[in-house]
Order: sequence, then structure tokens, then C-alpha cells
Amino acid sequence: MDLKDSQAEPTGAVTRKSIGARRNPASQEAILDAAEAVLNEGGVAGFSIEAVAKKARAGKPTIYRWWPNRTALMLDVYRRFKNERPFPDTGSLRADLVAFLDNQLLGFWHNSLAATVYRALIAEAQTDQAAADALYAYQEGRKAVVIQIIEKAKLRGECAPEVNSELIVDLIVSYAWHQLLLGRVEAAMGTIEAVVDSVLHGALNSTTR
Amino acid sequence: MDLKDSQAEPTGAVTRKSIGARRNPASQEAILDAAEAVLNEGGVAGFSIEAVAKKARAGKPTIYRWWPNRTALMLDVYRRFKNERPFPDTGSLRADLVAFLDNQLLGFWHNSLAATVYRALIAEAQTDQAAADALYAYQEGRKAVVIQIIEKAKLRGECAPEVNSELIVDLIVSYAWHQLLLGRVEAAMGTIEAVVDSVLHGALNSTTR
Amino acid sequence: MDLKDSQAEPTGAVTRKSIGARRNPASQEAILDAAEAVLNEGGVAGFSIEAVAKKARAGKPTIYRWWPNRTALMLDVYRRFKNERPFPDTGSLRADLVAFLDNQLLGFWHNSLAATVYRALIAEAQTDQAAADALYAYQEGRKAVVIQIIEKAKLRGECAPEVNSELIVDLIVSYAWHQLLLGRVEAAMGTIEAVVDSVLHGALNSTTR
Amino acid sequence: MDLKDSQAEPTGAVTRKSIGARRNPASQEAILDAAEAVLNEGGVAGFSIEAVAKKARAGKPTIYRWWPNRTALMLDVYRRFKNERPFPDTGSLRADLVAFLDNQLLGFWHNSLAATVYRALIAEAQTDQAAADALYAYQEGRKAVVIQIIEKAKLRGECAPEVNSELIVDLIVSYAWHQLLLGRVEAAMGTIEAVVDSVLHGALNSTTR
DNA sequence: GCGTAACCGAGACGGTACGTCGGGTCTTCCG
DNA sequence: CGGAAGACCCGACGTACCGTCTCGGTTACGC
Repeated sequence: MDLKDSQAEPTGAVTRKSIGARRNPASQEAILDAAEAVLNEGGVAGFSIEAVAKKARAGKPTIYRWWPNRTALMLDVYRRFKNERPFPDTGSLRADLVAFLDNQLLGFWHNSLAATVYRALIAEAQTDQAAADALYAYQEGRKAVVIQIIEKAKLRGECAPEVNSELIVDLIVSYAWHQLLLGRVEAAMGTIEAVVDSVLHGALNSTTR
Repeated sequence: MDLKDSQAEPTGAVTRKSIGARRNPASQEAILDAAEAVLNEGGVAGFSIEAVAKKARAGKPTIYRWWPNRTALMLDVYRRFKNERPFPDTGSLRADLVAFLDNQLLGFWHNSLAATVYRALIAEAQTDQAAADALYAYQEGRKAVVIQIIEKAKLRGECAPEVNSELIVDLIVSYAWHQLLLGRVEAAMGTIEAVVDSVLHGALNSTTR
Repeated sequence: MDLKDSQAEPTGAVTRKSIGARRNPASQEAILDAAEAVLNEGGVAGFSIEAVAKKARAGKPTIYRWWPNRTALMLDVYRRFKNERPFPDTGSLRADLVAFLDNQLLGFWHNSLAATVYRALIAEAQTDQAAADALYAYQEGRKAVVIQIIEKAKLRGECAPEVNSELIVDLIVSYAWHQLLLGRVEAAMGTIEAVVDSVLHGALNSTTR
Repeated sequence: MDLKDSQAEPTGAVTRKSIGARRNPASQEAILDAAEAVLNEGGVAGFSIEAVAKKARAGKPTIYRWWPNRTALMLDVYRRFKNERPFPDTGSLRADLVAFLDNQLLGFWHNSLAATVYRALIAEAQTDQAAADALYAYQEGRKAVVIQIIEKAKLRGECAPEVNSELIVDLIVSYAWHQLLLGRVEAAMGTIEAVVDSVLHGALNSTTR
């Protein structure tokens, strides 16, 4: 957001030449910047390799050389957003799950281009198996961190030992996806604590258990 | 599934003429049949108005006359699948939720063209606001039934009164969507009971509450 | 040459719609006009389907629908030039051959876009067998007329009966091609009579025969 | 035709390193060999600098360093074919012209890669002025030899003194070009003597002169 | 009972974007 | 400095669909 102003519009002065028989990082940056800008301006529709190439002042073959399809490019754009906000592990499972849902999912998507990109990625994955695989792999990595946190909570005795950690994470991630895909991220921000409490306490009447 | 064999392949003999200044039901049927067939053969990708028109031996304007865009057409295709399987209300919340997840969601999608269509619809909704609205409205109607069931469980004392019914339904629907969108419906079939139990009992260690 | 002014530059007002499920002559005219204009402006290099489509305000698929490749399009452009100048048959073989070389070949190419197009066609035929075939067929038709004239001269006794008429025509056409391909049409204009005389009288010293 | 076997297919073992700050003849040979091979395999179409570079295991800049464009490279390829077959000067104009047409032109092109290269050169010259100039110069040199022979025939009294020698040569060369460009070299082989006789005796009925 | 309005199949139209190919330039790294 | 390598920008290729349009023909309805 700070140094891509020159590529935001093709000014004619930013032409990048080859720097020899190796990948030119400036071009890759410019392409990712342009992809981001295109998504920002035109939304998911209107995202095309052609538009990105034009905005980046790059040739289409240069894009196809490094990203096999638009999905891969979008995934890279998304990865650049990967916030490095601290993921606390506070010692409280509830606080951790709230932070997960807030910082890493809904809150990360809220008011952010990231939501647009991720929605597009999921849409793409419905059509393109490669996209689906990439998305799945990416997501498994994200989930693993939270699974570890739940396992720690089990050791602390905070969490029931028979609980399937992955299932818990899935429930939370699923909820976030669902709201994202229905365009209800903002509304869902207010439900974060209620969701976590639901997942933690369950629906049954504890007096009757 | 029973009377569309003749349109499955354009045999040349099925040409439908106009029946006057009114909608020809045969054409509409043929178009929906063709749309279904195209989805069956080519998956979500490969679904194009052009392909449907060709398969249905219909003109493109005939399609556009009755469905404003491909999303509307797909939604109609999906509606034809709307299963009328009994939705029991057995008196047991757990059994009802399992049935919901099984009959209405994952099990309905399992081994079915419905999954393909629904995935496509969700993908479409990411781009097309009209699709998103239609999808949202459709889904709200489906959720309402289950919300009522939970409310009944509250009255029975089976479910805690402070529970947000919609949230519970959302958790279950979200889980199903998530698995659908990742192409993991089959695998998810085996987790149905675990999911319902998770939602019902929560993750916390009940001995420490 | 008379009614294509509006298409010469895309003015925005000339958009041609479909006129139903059949070829739109206006589009074909506009495309040929545009092709001619592109050749006029950019020469043979710079002639691209893309440029023609842009200039004609036509979609590329519309061009490809009717002309399988750029060669076919160029050939059609050339055909439009086919001058309908009278081809005399004056009763004098020499005068007729001079007129052929002058009106139909070198003179036709002189100071004309036709030369550019024909050179490009010949060049294209070296690469593309379809172009070669089309060119050959076109040329055979043109030659046939002159062969008939020579045959008449034979009947008049003006031409030796053992002469191979086609060979005579070939010599003259070949000479014209050669000069065209070397870009020497203008210079060759001055040699027309000498060439015809050479072909008619031969090189041998008649006193020694 | 004898030492280029190793470059015919890039075997991986033939990489030529630099030999210091001067032109590496092996590379030049390899490039010409590769160009020839590419022409042989893919014909005129399919001849690209890229293909030659790949086949020769050379970098594109190495080619561009020594040949300004593809035309120059093709011209060099053609020059390597310059046959040194004896050009007789038998003392008979007819025999000499037949030999010229046979040995140097049609017969040289017959069943030969030379035809392919020469056709490509002519095609290139239609687009590229430099190619046209080079081709013209090359051809003038070839013609000069035959012009001398005709001049000798004039001195012998065999040829009419008022005849334009260059024109005679042009007629013959033109005929050969024409047949070459239409891909009719083989068929034209059988017309060689008839052509020469036509040029020598002319078409007019000698009894009426 | 006859004109007309709306439907139907068909397919051309102007477009946008796709993913690929090759052109000619440039730069690095190695010898 | 020569040469291999290959990335770079660019422009054109030929294809697939989009959504619109007009056609010629076919009923059924309303005047």
C-alpha cells in the first residue's frame, strides 16, 4: 500500500526490462500490485489476466510464465494479505477462539480487499480442481495452528479430551466462510462471541444432562 | 429423471415450434433438462447458455426471454431437485439435526447432481448480487424450518432457553457448505453424528464447569 | 471507393447489428473496406486481422466466420480491385499482349494498392498451401482469356501454329510477377513493348535461320 | 549435409562454450545447420529464430548478433547451397540457356531444400526492404554471367544484335521464379526446352515475317 | 375469420477475454 | 568480450461465450 503508487496507473516511465535469465522481482511485484488494484477497482468480476497485464504494464506471457492460471495469481495476492498479527495463545481457549475468528477470519475480511479475493478464490475452486487443491492445502495449514491450541487446552483440562479438535476448528472456520460467502461479514462481526460460546457450551440444557 | 431421455441427445425429431403467443412449457422443460444434462456432463465449468441452448435445441433468446441470466437458470435447475423427503420432527433434537444434515444437506448432495448445481450457485453468487440475494432468500426459508424445531426443543426443555436457535442452524448449515465447497461431501458423510454432538454438547470439559 | 467513408474511421455511429441468422452484407463490406484501408496505411506488414477488426468496428469472430485466414481476406480484397477495364482483342496479337501486360498486369499494379496486396498474397502462398491453391486457381482463370486470344491469332495465321499458347502467356505473366516481386514495377513499365517484341520475335538472328 | 548430424537433434552434449572475445565459427556453423534443418522439417512456415536457436542450442542474441534479422540468416543458408556445378558456355546459345534453366534454376531447386529457402527469401523480400535489396543484388550477380554468354552469342552472329540480353535472361529467370512460387518446379522441369525455344524463336509465324 | 401479437428455432452481430506463439531487446553468469 | 540462457514487453493469433438483434415461420386470441 505504500510503494506501488507508480504502478497504480501506467505512467509509461516504469517499463521494466529483463534483468537477465531470471525472474524479475520488480515485475512480479508490479503484477501482484496490479492484480490487487484490479480487484479493488472492479471487484471479482472484472478481474482478468488481461486487465492485470495492462495495469502492470506487463505482457500476458510474463504472467502465464509464473502463474499457471488466474486462480494461482489470486491465491498469491491473498497470501500477501496474510496478516502477521500476533496469534496470541493466551491460555484461555475461549479468548483464543474469539481471537481466531476475529483476527484471522471475519475481522481480517472485514472492510478489506481480502474478503473479495478470498470469495473469488472459493468461487474459482468450484470450477477449477487445481484451485480447489491449492485452497484446501492453504486452509489446512491455517487450521493446524488452531488445532494445536485446542490440544493444549485438552492438556490443561479446559477442553474435554474426547473432543475432535479438527471438528471444532471446522465449525468455526465453516461459520466464517458461510458468512463471507453470503456477504454478511459485517453483520457476523457482532456474533463472534456468541458463536464461540455456542461451540464451547453446546446447545443442550445443562440442567438436564 | 424420467421423461427427459428424448432431449438428452438432440435427435432432430424433437423440434418444438411455437404454440402461439404464450410460453411453451415443452421448451421450458427441455431447457431445464438440457441445463441439467450439461451440468451432469461438463460439470460447473462447461456450463454455458450456449451449450444449454444447443442441447435443448432451443434458441438463445428463448432462454434469455425466461431467465435473465445463467444464475436464474441454475437456481431453477436446483429447485427441481428440492427433495420432498419427509423432514421428521421426531421429538428428539439430536435425531432431527442429524436428519437435517443427512437428508437435507450432505446426504442430499452426496452422489448427486444437486451438489454440482449448488456449488455453481454459490460460486455465481460471489460475482452476481442478484444470485446472492436469491440464494440467501432460498436458504433462509430452509433454515426457518429447523429453527422452529429447535424452538420446540426449547419448550420441551431439551434445549437451553438462552440458546440462539438461528446460530445453531447456522453452525450446521455452515459446516455442510464448507465441506461441499471443498469437495469433501463424501468424507463428511461419516462425521454427521459427531458434528451434531459437538454442536449439542460443546467442547468444554463438563466436569470442570 | 465511394461509400466507405463512414467506415474509414470508427466514428461510433456506424455500429452494425445482426440482421438475423444470415450474413450481413454491410459487415462484409465494412470488413473489406477496412482491410483495404489497413493495407493502404500500414502496408503488408501491419496487416493483421486484429487491425482490420478494429478499423471495421467488427469482432474478430465475425471475420473468422467468413474468411478462414488472412490470406482469404486479402484475396477478396484483391478481387475487388479486379479492374473491369476493357480487354480489347484488337485483332493484333502484339497490341493485345501489350494491353495485357499494361492494363492487366504491370499497369494495373503501378501506383496501386493492388501491387501491395498481390505481393502479400504471393508471399502468403509460400507459407500456406491453401493460399497457394487459391492463388493458382485465380491466376489460371486470368490466363485463360489470353490463351484464347493467342489461339485466335493462330487461326488468323499471325501466330505460328506449333506455338504453345500457355507458354507464351506464362512468359509474360512470369515477367510481370518477377518485376512485381522485386519492387520494380515502375521501371518495368518502360519495357513492356520490348518484352512483347522479345516474346514474339525471339532472340535468334533471323538472317541466319 | 555431412557434418551437421550432431546438431540435427539437440543431444545435450554439444554445448559450445565461448572461445573468448571473438566469433565462434562452430556456433555459426551450428546455427546455419540448424536453420537448414528447421527449414527441412517445418518448411517455410515454422521457420522461426526461436526454433533455430533451440535446435542449434544457441541463444537468440547470438543469432541476432551476427544476423540482423531472419532474412539475413535465410540468405546465408541459401548461399551455402550455391552450387558450383560447371556452367558450361558450350558455344551453343540454346544449350547454354537450357543448362542455365536446368542446372542453375529449376533443376537446382528440384527435390531440394534450396527451393524452400529461396521461396522463403522471396516471400520475406515482400515485407522487408533489406531482404529485397539483398535478393536483388544476389540475383543481378547470377544474371550477369548469362548476359555475358548472350553477348558472346551476338558476336558469333547466333543472336540478333538488337536483342536486349538482360531481357532474355529476365524472361528465363522470371519463368523459373513463377513456377517456383506456384510450387510447380517438378512439372516445369519438362518444359525447359520448350521455354528456351520459345524465347529463341518467338511466337510469330516466320512465314509471314 | 382475420389481423396481429407474442412465441419459437436459428444464427449472425460486436465484444471481451482466453491461453499461446514468436519477435526483437536486455541482462546475468560463465569461460 | 563472446556465448548460452532465458526473462522481458509487446502484438497478434484463433477460439469460446457473452448478451443482443433480426429473421421467417407458427399458432392462438381479440376485434
